[in-house]
Amino acid sequence: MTLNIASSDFLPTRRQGEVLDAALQLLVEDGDRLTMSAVAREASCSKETLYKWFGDREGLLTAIVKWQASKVGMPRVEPDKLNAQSLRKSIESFGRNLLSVLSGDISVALNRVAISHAGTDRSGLGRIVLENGRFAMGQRLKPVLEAGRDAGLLGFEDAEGAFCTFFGLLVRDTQIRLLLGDDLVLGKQAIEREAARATEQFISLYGT
Amino acid sequence: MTLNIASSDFLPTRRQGEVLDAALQLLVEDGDRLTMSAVAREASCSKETLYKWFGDREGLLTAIVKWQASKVGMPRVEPDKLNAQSLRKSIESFGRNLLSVLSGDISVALNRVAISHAGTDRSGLGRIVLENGRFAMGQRLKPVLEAGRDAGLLGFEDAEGAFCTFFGLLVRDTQIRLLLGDDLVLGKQAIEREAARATEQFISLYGT
DNA sequence: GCCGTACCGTAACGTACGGTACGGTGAGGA
DNA sequence: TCCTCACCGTACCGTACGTTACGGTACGGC
Repeated sequence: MTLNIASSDFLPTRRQGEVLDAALQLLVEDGDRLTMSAVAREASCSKETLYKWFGDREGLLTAIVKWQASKVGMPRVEPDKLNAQSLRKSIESFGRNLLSVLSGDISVALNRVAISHAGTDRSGLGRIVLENGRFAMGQRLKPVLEAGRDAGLLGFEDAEGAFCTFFGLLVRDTQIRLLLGDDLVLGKQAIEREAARATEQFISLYGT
Repeated sequence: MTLNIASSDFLPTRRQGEVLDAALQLLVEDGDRLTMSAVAREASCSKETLYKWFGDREGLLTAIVKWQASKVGMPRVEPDKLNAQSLRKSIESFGRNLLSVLSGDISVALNRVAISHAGTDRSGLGRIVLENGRFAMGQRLKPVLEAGRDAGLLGFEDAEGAFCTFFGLLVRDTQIRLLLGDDLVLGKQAIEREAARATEQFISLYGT
């Protein structure tokens, strides 16, 4: 019986986690060209086991994405004392986190494979990546923004739109360039600089 | 002898253009799953001709991208009388154009296939898409921005960064969501609204 | 008329890879 | 000791598709 990977309460065993780690590494290296045989070889498991656990190739890819999503902790920002200073620091910290995740090898690889499958895809890889990436991020920052609004520090109609704008100010063309293979190196320093700039601009636009 | 598709002076004949149009349509419909047989069938040409003209599958994909790039006219904006009003209208018009192109089926399909091939790609599809998309756009808007700066209407250090910010304000998460298959419908009205908002915010940030 | 060129349509080849089958091995349990 | 179970390794199957080969047609030049 195939594991119901689609269910949200998917808890891989230790061994399954090892296999998924190996598969993820291959996915980062080879992209969508990873083969079931290569995964089996790398993870020292049999193809039969792969198919037993994950159903088919699509199921394996889906499991990889969910596995990674379960591992990466979303940046949780909760300013204790809300004032202009702490709000700015919260937003900027969130931005640093988001940008460093989005520009990482793993995020790029997962987005690439999900995009490759979008359009002709019944497993909904793109949807999963969106839910665990872009949308989850919005859910994390929006409370902060709304708290800032309630405290009279920010002004906006809908938090969704405000987050979208912050996302745009932060990411700009970085993600699409990385996805397209542009050799853009985003060091720690550059990430901090970009997050600071985006925060500055965001508060300039939405601050009261 | 294979045509040197890589050269910038690639001028397809009328017949070749028809074949590339058919291939482009298939690419939009089927994405990267398009096959040489399907192209030959749809274009009513022989596979032998495809290989003679384009070398191999990669060459065909490259030719499709270049063909589309040669067809789409970049929005050229040149405000004759430069004042705050005309500058704003120029930027906003450019934004409308850019957003409607980026959210179109063809752009999404081409970006998807280029992203699929990025990382393990000898033909540099991603580079070509970047050159003819994102970078070409920057080259078009930057003179306008610099003219605005010279006229004392805008203030920024480097035009590249300013364009990046406008790009981010305009596109936000639209492109990545479309690439990931999110069923986002961006009508004419929404495009105009977004372009107006982005322009407003950009001038608010960079206006003097 | 004959040749070369360019092209169409189709058949065929080779291979990579998803998916399956099967024998072998080690652990736990009666 | 024997059975069962989960798993590994590997050989195998079927198919899709990139690529090549080849026969046939139209046409322009000599």
